[in-house]
Amino acid sequence: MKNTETGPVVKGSLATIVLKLLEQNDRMYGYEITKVVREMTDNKMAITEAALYPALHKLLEEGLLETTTETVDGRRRKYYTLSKKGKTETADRVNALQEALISVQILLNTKLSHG
Amino acid sequence: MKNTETGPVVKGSLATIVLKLLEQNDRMYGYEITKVVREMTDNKMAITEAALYPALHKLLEEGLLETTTETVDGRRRKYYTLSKKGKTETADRVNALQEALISVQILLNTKLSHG
DNA sequence: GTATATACCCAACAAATTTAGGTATCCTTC
DNA sequence: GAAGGATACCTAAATTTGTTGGGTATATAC
Repeated sequence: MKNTETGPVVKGSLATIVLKLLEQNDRMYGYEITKVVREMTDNKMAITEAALYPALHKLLEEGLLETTTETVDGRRRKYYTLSKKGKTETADRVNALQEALISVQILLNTKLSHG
Repeated sequence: MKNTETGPVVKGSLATIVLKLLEQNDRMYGYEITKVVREMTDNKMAITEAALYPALHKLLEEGLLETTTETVDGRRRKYYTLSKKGKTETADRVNALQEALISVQILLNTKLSHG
């Protein structure tokens, strides 16, 4: 994860964010993820492809994701979906990250409201 | 930063948190910082000394902190305070981190519309 | 025919943190 | 007075994670 203006911040949350996006969208491919993240955060945050693809491969290796490849408009797309194991892992990791974010907010003496 | 139960999360925020604590407490020493963080987060997050001391030394090198050493009860304490430069930097870094946290929150909470 | 967007990827490097120690003092308990 | 815990500083090696800086290929618009 990279703040497009101020450089790298909040590392270690990329994999969890990817899992969460896949939980909500069921089926996504890498390039799509990078676009969605930029759109959702109003271009404030970006997942670079060089960070994303190795992360996806690692999640695949860990058995949290499954893939199917398709060709659309002559271009190859590798779709990712959550495996059964991936679904439970996602819940755990999202909870852990949210708790961590709350702790950081406490330390910064900040209120952040969303959702 | 380390979540004491679920492992490492939210990396890259340690230095900013230290700066913020020094902004609010004016004068702190390393060991004290590790205790305060555990207390403030109800033992959910911990800054390990092995992460903290190098981080403090780096902030010192960058000119954001100043030190004074004291001996209390026969033990040496190295107190840190924000330099002038450190005060402005703190404001900037805290803002950047808060924006990043908001982005992460959005990514963890928001649902996408299909289009 | 050049630029931009789409779509995948890797290797070399850097940064931040963990793991796993070390040193020393003070205080309490056996 | 030995042992263990808390206080208080620290470092080195390894790992994780992500950046920088590329590469390949197809499609579309100008």
